[in-house]
Amino acid sequence: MSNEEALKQYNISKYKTPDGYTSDIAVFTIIPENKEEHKPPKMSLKLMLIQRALLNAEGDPNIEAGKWALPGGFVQEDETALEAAKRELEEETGVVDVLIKHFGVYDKPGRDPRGWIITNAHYAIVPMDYLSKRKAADDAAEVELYSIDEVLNLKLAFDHQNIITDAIRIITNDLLQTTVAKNFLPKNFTYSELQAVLATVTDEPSILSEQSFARKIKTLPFIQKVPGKKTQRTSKSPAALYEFLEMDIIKSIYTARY
Amino acid sequence: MSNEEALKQYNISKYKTPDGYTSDIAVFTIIPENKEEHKPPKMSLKLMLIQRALLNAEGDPNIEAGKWALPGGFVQEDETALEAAKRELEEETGVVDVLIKHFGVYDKPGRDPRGWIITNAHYAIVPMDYLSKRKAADDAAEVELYSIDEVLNLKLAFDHQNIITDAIRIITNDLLQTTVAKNFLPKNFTYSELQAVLATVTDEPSILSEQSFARKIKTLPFIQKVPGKKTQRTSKSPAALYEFLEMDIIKSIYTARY
DNA sequence: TTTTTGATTAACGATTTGTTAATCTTTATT
DNA sequence: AATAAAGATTAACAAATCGTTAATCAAAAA
Repeated sequence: MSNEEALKQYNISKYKTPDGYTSDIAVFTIIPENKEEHKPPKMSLKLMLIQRALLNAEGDPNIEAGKWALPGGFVQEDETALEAAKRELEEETGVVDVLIKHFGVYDKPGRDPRGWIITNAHYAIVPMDYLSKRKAADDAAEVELYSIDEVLNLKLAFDHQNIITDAIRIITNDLLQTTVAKNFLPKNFTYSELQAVLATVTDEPSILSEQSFARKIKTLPFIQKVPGKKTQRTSKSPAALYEFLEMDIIKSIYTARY
Repeated sequence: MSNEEALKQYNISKYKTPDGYTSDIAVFTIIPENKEEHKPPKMSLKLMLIQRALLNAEGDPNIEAGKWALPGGFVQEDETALEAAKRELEEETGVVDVLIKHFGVYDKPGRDPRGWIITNAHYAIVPMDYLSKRKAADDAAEVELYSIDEVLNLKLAFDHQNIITDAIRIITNDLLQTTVAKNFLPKNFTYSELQAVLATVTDEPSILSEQSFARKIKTLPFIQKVPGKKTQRTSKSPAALYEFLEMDIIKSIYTARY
């Protein structure tokens, strides 16, 4: 009895199936708060949201019209939710080739008034400047970058408040416990640029003190100095440039200092 | 124009929907390799798999018959995938009230020959002894606890090899970077019991050395000594008992030692 | 009574930390 | 040309922590 025979017997209609399968993206970026020359950046972590249109494509009233929401849309049969997220992020922002990571599934019955609709939530990290340029360009009123403090005070569509709360918690974790911080930065960066990214999500003194961090960065096995290269982006005197190495790091809470 | 009106306009059939929505569970447990009195445990991390029946409930040839697979099944319309995982874990093992965590979604087109079927993958942590008792009781030949080394050499159904590979990576991470290790242990445990759990997934010397770990456990903010209580489970001379505190810990790779 | 064994503490040099201070490099100002 | 300013980098030091070896403790077994 072959697998093919077994397949013939299988009656797909035995089970109730979902009414929709969607993909949402929490697009994070970091904006330098000062843009002067020869200054170390003060960074601010931002989340990109869109405001749902009042009318849909057919000119009829839209679901959850006027509320702020994560960009996203329906997954097609020939793609994964991650591929859909990638496609939708490009449609929405024109950005390609950035980190997109799945972080959760939201499938609570009743979460979407349109039916049994399951969404996969992803976060994307867009390097600094990409989005602010774009926003200045097409100046779509319905796209906005919100700081983490602002975002939870907005009127949010569906269960996006839950999703966003989780997204913020998870990107905070990932920034500190993985090397995803590199996705906010140019390939070569100074210690103060990396420090500014991390400072958006932590207050550990060995990260916030420039002496400690400048000393520490030289010993991190997943970061190396780019020999010879310097930049004056962040100070008048040239600063050394570093890069991330491809490497998985797991450090346990049982061996950390407290 | 109200949200209700908008809802009436919405035509749910516009989008192709998945053929099925399922939930799989990677059930991990830890088995002490020695069961003598007054001995510190040597632990082994195990994954529970089931062997798919040759015939289904209707007596017809089953899909992927004979192969090893994660327990799981279809999600019902009135529950989340996590609730389905909980339900199925109880059906399969009789275990209730254990940690179940979602860790990934598997939706690659073609992953299931029966159609467009999306599965949510979870891991469950079953405290030591629960499952081995159960297995001895009903001695179902089609249920087996495999060590991490053995499991990837089996013939596995669907894309469960991918799912299991991810599950092992993720539980390894979580054991070291979160306090989920507590779910393998009794509420009160000795330093050597915790050490044995962690030793299944790490080789850091400050965890493997009993002197270092016994010294360190007293300084960990998320673990406290249970005053007065002692046990002789692991040695002739009574050993102090500890317990986990409810607390979220995030420690960064940028401040760890290397 | 002695031996055995895991739990626990002691002790040591080596490493790392938080912190303050000093030095270096370049630009801006006078 | 001299000086001031500011971020980058190094120095220095006491305090904390680490890996390691050794010593001590407590109860059971021989």
